[in-house]
Amino acid sequence: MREQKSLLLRQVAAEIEIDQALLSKIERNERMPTKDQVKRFAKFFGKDENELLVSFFSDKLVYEVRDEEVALKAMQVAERKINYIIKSKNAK
Amino acid sequence: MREQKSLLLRQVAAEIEIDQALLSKIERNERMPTKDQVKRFAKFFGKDENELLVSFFSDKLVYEVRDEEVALKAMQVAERKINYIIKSKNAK
DNA sequence: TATTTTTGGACATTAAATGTCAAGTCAAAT
DNA sequence: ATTTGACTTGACATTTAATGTCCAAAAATA
Repeated sequence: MREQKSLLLRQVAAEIEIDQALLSKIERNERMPTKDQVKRFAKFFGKDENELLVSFFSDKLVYEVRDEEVALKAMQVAERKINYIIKSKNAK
Repeated sequence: MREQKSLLLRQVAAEIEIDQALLSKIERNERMPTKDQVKRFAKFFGKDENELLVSFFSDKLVYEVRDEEVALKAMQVAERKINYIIKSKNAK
């Protein structure tokens, strides 16, 4: 997104209020941003916030089980649990 | 599982080699066990290790997004990402 | 070659989890 | 009613893992 707009790390980093080295790392997946930073990215680049948050959290989820044999199975079960929780909430 | 076998916290804690207060908390979901502890539980109670690990990791995954609006969506996307990763590995 | 941008790596800081201890509660037994 | 044993609670310590910072090195550009 930054390169799309031909912006420098320095410029974006200043806007988002993070160190430019950190931004560089985030871009290259050497660091994860915080939820808050993701929101600021969305705002700054005019992207839909929820869309970016979905990217962000799904990455975190994948990361959590990245090298587990049971990764996929666990993810499927987790999805069912979430569904269940949501239903419970709606029932109230 | 412990109560099934009428065992005392003290006894199981000793076997698993954790503090009995910690075991108490784990049982009541006030603490998460470590992966290693889960393995020891499986072994001690004669349960299938992978089955318990799936429970464990799916709980962790749910916990990660527990009060996010985008929880379900993120989980679904994460599942697709995992699928993709697995396919890539198999292709090699 | 000089200048600017980006990256790499060591280190500091912060945050969040697990683990420990001692005191507290509760129930059953005496 | 008191004692005993099992379990729980809460404060605190410890550990772990992540984010954040700084500065020097590398890469790109003028």
